Amino acid sequence: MSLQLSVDRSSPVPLYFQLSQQLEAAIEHGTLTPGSLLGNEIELAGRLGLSRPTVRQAIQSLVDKGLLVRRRGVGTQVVHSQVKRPLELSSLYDDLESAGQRPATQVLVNTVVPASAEVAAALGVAEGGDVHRVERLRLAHGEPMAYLCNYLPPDLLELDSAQMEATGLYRLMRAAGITLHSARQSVGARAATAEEGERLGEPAGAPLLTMQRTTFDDTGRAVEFGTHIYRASRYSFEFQLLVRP
Amino acid sequence: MSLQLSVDRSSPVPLYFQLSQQLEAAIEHGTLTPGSLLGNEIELAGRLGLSRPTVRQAIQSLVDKGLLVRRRGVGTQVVHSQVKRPLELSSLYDDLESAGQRPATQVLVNTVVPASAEVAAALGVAEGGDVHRVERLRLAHGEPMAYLCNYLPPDLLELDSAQMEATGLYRLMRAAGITLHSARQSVGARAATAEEGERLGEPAGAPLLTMQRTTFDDTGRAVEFGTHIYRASRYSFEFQLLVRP
DNA sequence: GAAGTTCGATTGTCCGGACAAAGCATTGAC
DNA sequence: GTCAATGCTTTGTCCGGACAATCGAACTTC
Repeated sequence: MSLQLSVDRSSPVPLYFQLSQQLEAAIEHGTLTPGSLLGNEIELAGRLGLSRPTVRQAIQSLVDKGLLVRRRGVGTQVVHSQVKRPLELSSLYDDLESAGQRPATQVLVNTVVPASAEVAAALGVAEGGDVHRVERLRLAHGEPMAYLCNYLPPDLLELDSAQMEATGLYRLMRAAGITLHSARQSVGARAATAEEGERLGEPAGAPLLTMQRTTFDDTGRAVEFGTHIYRASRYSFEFQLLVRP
Repeated sequence: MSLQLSVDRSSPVPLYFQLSQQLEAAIEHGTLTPGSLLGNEIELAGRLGLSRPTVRQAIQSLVDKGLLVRRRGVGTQVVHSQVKRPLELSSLYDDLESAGQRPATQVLVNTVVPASAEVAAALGVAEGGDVHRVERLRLAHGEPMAYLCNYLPPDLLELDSAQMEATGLYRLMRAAGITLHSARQSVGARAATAEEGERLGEPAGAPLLTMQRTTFDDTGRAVEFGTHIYRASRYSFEFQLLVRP
């Protein structure tokens, strides 16, 4: 095991983070092969000139990510799995872009409306209070993929239609300093109405994939509530669920 | 803040875990109201007769769950959100049961077959090697809800048809000492074929919700691969996605 | 040869302390 | 009145050490 590890104490990056990144890179790169032992924590700490708690913190973050497994009396092993990287909270725009499809967006509606009871409950604002309402059509290769209707609380974000045609909503939020934390989603299916079909280029009665989502930032605030409709013939969700012990 | 906290040092339950459970219960119960400060870690540790690292470990676990937020120079606050509890890896059987529906299962097929290329790739076994194949019909109130087809690696579990009619697959796995860690899912929709419709009590062409899932345990092993078909008129997925920073 | 026992290795838990970094409020200067 | 400097509070990072719990293998015993 000739793994090259080193930390830079003059860097402002925390030591445990430097270490966890190097370990993760080694796993990703194949230098640390699945099933291989990592060497015990004490020795590893001594070799790097770190304390055991620091090494443990680095390892723990990778255990949480599912890249490592610790077993008492045995050691810490690299997981042998096909699991690559746990997906982020998926943005349809980014998904399409990285899949080589050329995503485009038409902003159909971008206005401020009074919150309905459902929207108010989801966003945690007063019923009848102002909320942004955005309706978008998402296209790939010029073909309609999905119809997206979103509500956002006021005073959160400048919603510029031009920006929304150039990128996805999540990226705009992150750029505005909002750190997304989690999303509650409900996914179902139903047959398209005539109106929906026309909008998406499907016949009436065609199967549609529906999603309702409320997204929360790291302070627990709801930052977005949306109802999305996807052409089932063109799209399916891929995501990874983690078990919280 | 008259929060009652105490730890039992004679208990085998780790101290940090005792504390995090009490804090979680207080949040759940409303004793700790959203937005309220938790009191600084040093003082909290002193009051409980614990060290600061132990208190931090307890708090950190709740931060990871999204129940608390820490801010330097400010303190640790209870998140003010409608986020309830992060869902576990959902088991359809348990979901139905806790929703008051009376779930039932018919085991249609329970046999060992050679692994197809797709199954072999998903489970990480040799193509043509033995795998369990289980087909089930899941009912609620006597009505068909879903058709479930699952593949499991050999030597993992005793697959008893009677047990599978009495409970869900995940519960059987956990009972066999398997700790589930994560699942990779793909959810889509399509129109029912005549055969599928008949099996589920829907007309041909009715919208169906489809799911493909590979489940991994904490060692990274794939422990299950399944293709499920749900009646969209009767069921939709609810789940929570977490962002991994 | 099989079963139980002991023992070393390794992670799990916990302690007490130290200094740095960031927020916030107050104070001070202009 | 506005802005910058200062100081206090709190979390973030890191250290070194101690003992317990668990696993696996070697060993002993029957």
